[in-house]
Amino acid sequence: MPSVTRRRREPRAVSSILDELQWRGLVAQTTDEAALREALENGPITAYCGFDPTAPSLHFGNLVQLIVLRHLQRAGHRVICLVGGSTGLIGDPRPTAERVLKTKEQTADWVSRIQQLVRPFLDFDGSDPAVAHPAIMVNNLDWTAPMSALDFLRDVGKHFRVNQMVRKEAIAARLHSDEGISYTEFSYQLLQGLDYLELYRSYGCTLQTGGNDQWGNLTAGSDLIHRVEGVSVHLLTTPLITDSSGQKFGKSEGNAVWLSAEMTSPYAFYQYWLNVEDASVVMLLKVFTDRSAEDIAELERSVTQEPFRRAAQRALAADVTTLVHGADATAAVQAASEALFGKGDLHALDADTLSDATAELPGAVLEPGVSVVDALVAVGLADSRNAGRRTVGEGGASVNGRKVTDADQILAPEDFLHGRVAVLRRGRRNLAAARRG
RNA sequence: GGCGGGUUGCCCGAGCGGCCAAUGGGAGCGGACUGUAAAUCCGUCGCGAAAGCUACGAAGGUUCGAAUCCUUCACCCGCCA
Repeated sequence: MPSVTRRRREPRAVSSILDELQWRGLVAQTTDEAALREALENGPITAYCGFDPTAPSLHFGNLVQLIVLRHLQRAGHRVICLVGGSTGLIGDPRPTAERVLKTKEQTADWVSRIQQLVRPFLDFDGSDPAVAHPAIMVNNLDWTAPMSALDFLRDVGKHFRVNQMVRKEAIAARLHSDEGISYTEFSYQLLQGLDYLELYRSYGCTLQTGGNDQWGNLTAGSDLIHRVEGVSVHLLTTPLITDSSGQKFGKSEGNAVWLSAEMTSPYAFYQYWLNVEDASVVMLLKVFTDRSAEDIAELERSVTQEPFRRAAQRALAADVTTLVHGADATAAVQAASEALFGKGDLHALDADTLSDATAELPGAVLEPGVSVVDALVAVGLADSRNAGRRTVGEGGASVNGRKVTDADQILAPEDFLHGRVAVLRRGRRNLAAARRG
């Protein structure tokens, strides 16, 4: 049996990665922890994490997984990023409801988008001198598509016991709900199990990571490898990241926070992190940034002693935005945020600063003469004219920082600062731009 | 294949011929307080300026009048084959 003592044969490169992950709060569950620790410390292992193409982009939750892979790679291990071209066609059973099948074309498109999105987080070509092993990108469609249904049932299905499958949380929830579950989704865990087996055989992969809600799917793979190959491989899951009231993080304005700039603008992304509650900011710094314990401790002091500065939120927002969108984008959105939320009057901004700042905002092209209500709808700050009127009536709308009191107010030519743009706001922090054509 | 139950607004969930744009809760949104936090309190929450319109799985029908009754269809669940 593996020893529980911490041996550190290669203290610098691959030693205490598990400690690091645990300290950062990135570990919810693992298989035999002592064995995993020993494997990680005894030299490079190969780990994988899968991402199913359920959308054209990855989101907040996937970011946690990318961070884990990143830590593993930088600790000297080899990582495989799997994008689920086949599992995405089937659908991981959600505890609540059956998924609607996506077309093969759409799934293939999303696969390639996601593959591109992942590239910046890991080193795939050995260009980073701090990384010992380049990452590998795989698509499970490559080994499942050629397999016949009969082979699948004989070679994979025979190793799964239905009795055990129905005990898994997501399946059990569905079986006990009015929704039920299709045979298609029921089969999902076999496909995912096959992935791990395939990667074990092809690459010697012995660790799979994922979100804790994936535990059932991950064990499908490790159990299969144990039965077929007689080998015990490892699993590691990350906790669900929740706020102080137990709500999932990663929703902004009711929408998911996406990693692609097209779906969530860098400005909105930065603002999301900047507005994180005090009670969670330290936890988020640990999970999502590379900052040291000392650094984070200092920021934690700042949260309690001078909360109004929001130093921790600023650091978090800057680091994560840089990781996802790059340093240039971060600089731009920081400057925009400063201009739009700083103390100064918007009317006092010079034309260039104003134009740079509002470039980051959602908006629409409008001409003077439209009502404020129509403008709110046009720029996306209100869902309907009723909602826009309501917002004005509630005192929640402003133009260039000045509250609108009359629902019939018109955007005048002078409201377009420097003749170009009017800054509309709904509530405390929702901004958009009305630009002249 | 047979029998029974179900499908209500973002979600849960009442309503079971007019008083229902539809009780209640949650989420969301706005305001106050602050720090572009949290908690709390207040307000709000289909579309339309309004008249009104569109909505209670879908399509028909009965009725002066339907989310509520009838018929058919679709989907879901359970029990029996």
